[in-house]
Parts: sequence; structure tokens; C-alpha cells
Amino acid sequence: MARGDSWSRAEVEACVASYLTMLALDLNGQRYNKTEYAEALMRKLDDRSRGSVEFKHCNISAVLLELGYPSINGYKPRFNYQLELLSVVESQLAGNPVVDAAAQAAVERPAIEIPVSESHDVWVVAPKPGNVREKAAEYAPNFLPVRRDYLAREARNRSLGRAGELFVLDLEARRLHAEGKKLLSERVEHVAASKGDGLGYDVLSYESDGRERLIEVKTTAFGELTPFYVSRNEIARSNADADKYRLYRLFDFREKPKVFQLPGSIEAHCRLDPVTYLARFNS
DNA sequence: ACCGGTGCAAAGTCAGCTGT
DNA sequence: ACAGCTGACTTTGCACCGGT
Repeated sequence: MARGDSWSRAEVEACVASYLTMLALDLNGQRYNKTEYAEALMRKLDDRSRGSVEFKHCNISAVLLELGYPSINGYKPRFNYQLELLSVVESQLAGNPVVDAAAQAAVERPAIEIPVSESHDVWVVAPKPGNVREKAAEYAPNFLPVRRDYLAREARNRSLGRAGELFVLDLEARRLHAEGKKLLSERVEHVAASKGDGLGYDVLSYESDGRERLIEVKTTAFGELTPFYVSRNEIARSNADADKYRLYRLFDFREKPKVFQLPGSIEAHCRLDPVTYLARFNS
């Protein structure tokens, strides 16, 4: 088949099915051989190259990301996908208890504490806007009962959140120590634990000149571009103390944790979608 | 028998190009 | 602008080997 020929529905379906099988294994922490799956898939396709199959997998990652699902780390989301892909992914997810169970287990699994590694650098640069689709799909009510909000569940996983905060605590102490600020490094405080979570940040740290650095930690076991929940308090604090505030986004937290930071007001970096409302009775 | 080092092939990743 | 694709690059796994 010549390049540029569009994928048939059957091809797209085979590709999505293969991807979801791998995703379930991935979420369960099982090992699998991506190449083997790709080769088996290619035998069902209409003479597609290895690269094009790879590319389609990246498109599926993008779809899953937009649907609020975890995706396979290593198939970096590529957003120029055809609309049919979206519909195929949605319908296969709807009837897929295996992926659902794996995703649920993954978001609820207690996190083990991960020490800051000496060897590899955990810092990465924040994703550039170009890597994400600028205009998000309009909010479309989705009343499917099977649709679960895995990211909300993960956000409620206290053990994961705590592990992330402790990781950042360690990271900050090490940073200051490396800058020769031993005293400051000892003053880094886990305020989420000592003063509760009403402050709008989790860790009180310091710049090397002694100014405060207010850090909100957001942790996910999934990939870099995974959306996250922020509270009204956190937004407000990031606006009120924009010069001191930094959001640390920890991702890939179970394997090799990485982190990027968003300094200042959260609204300056992210598009905020209201997802829940507080309903009060009319007076 | 066991350990760690080495080198190479297989597996995996991804930036950027191409045709419509 | 979009959907598809290429190929070069990086990482990982593993067979082999020599020293203990």
C-alpha cells in the first residue's frame, strides 16, 4: 500500500485492540515485547510499515490522554489523529473490563517511597505548548456509566501524594545543600503534614538567597502530559504569591520519577477546566 | 560457580519531513 | 493544516569472557 492511503476502520480497530492489550499489561506492571505486538499487528494490516504502525500508537496515546485515560509510556502522544480513531478508542474502552480493572488498580495502588536518585537527573523542562493540542475539544457531556475518572481517583491516592511530597522534600534539601546552604536545607518543611493542606502548597522551601519558595507537588504514575487537579486554594495562593510559588509536576513516579516546574501563577501555564461545582441553596 | 565488564544486536523512541 | 511516514538515534538485554 502506498504512503498516504488512509487507514480502514478494520485496520484502526486492530491497532487499537493491540494497543489496549499492551496498556493493560503495562498498567499491571507486566512485561511485554512491543515489537512482538507490533509485528503481530502488522500481519493483520494492509502492508503498513513499522514506522507508520508506531505512529498510530502515538496517536492512540494522544486520544487516551484527551479522554483522561493513562497511556503507554514510550508512545509519545501525537495529536494529529483522524476522528475515526477517537470513536474506535471510545467504543473499545467502553466494552473493555480488562483495561478498566488494570487502570483502577494502577491508580489505587499504594506508592512506595522512592529515594532521590544520585545518578540520574530528575529535572526536565516543562512541556512546550506546541506539544499539546492548543484548542481542546469542546466539553461534550458523556453520560456513559462505565466511564471512570481515573485521574480523580489517582488524585485521591494519598499514599502516592505523600510519596511525591517526600520526594520533593528530599530534592529541595539536596538542592540547597549542593548550593552550600546547609542551614536552609535543614529548614525545608513539609507544611502539608505539619500544618494541614489548607495553605495551597505542600512544601516550604527556600531560594539560595533565603527567600521563601512555596511548592505545590502534583504526582502521577503516568506520563508527563497527564492533566492534574488543582484546588481553588492552590490557584488563589499561586496568584497571591506568584513570585514565590512553584508547582512541581512529578510524573512517571513508579519507575523513574521525573519532574518539571511551573513557576508563578498556575493560570499562566494551564488551561483550567471547571469540573465540579459547589451548589448552595438559593437564599 | 559466580561476579562484573564489554560489546553488539534487538528493541524502543522521536524529531521532523512528505504528500494531499 | 492534516494525516502519515521515514530513518536516525538511544536504550536495553544478553551472550561471552576473564578474573576470583
